[in-house]
Amino acid sequence: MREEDSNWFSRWEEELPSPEELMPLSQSLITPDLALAFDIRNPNHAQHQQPPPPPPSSALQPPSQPSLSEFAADSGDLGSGAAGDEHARTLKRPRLVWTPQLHKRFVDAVAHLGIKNAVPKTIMQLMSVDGLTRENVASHLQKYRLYLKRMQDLSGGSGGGANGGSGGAGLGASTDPATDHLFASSPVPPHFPHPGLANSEHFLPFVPVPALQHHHHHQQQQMAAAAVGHPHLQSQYHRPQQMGLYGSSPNSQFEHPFLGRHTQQPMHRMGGTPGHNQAPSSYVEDLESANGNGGRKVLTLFPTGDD
DNA sequence: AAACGAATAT
DNA sequence: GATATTCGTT
Repeated sequence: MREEDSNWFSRWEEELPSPEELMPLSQSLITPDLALAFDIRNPNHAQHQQPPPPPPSSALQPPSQPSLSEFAADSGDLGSGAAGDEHARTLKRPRLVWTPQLHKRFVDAVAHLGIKNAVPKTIMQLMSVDGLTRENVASHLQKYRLYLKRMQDLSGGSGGGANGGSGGAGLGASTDPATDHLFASSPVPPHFPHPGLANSEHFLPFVPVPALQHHHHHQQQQMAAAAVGHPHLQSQYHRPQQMGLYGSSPNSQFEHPFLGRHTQQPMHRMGGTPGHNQAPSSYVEDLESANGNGGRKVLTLFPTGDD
């Protein structure tokens, strides 16, 4: 029961990248204004995401959440000289780029929450990515649902050989809920705030990539990493609750097809940047290498019929 | 009023 | 095509 909690927590500390790692050479690329801009959130309401101090367990302390601004690929000036500081709240954030890592976070959250609770707000909280907004998640969730739906239709539909081996995305979309092994590779916060529960214990420093890329060519990124990407894990963290027999479990609802692996090609061309990307190297991550070789091909995720 | 979700716009 | 934003509903 609470065992897992301790486990995932422990593991987490391990995989927590050092602040230095999280803060590569990008910070200097961003203007202070920008950073501030990212930090701001809805003027309407404050949904503080800043995780409170961790329990007095030990001297361990998760690094603060890096804001959505690790990588500023921007070349010009976002805030433009005009920036002041007051504009901060009126500034628009750049389009969020859902990197495989970020997406993983997302999928993990959804998988662990179960369809039932997998709503933008909850997901957002679970992900605990500073700067991530509910809208961001909602938008992504919409797409993700379509993706799931599509897959579901294909697998369940009598359409014949739907999937086939489209690339590496060998989906095993089984219509059978029995297959619902809901375990993602990522530990998820144990309990979840039921509406009314004042809680706030979810820390998880993640480093998304703020799309600092504005006008001008944009690279497209495909929704890749999907649900559980591993056939077998050392599932240390097993699902706390096994779907019951009546399905009245709080979470864990059948869902999420299993996707396959995918690769994401490097995006930023850090010209001459020695050092590698931040690589928390947690457990299973299909990261790409920072190398720039064309060895990898991007799998078009959703098999849209044909490739 | 706040949040979800689908539709629509960039 | 990927995200953002709008809009109707709960």
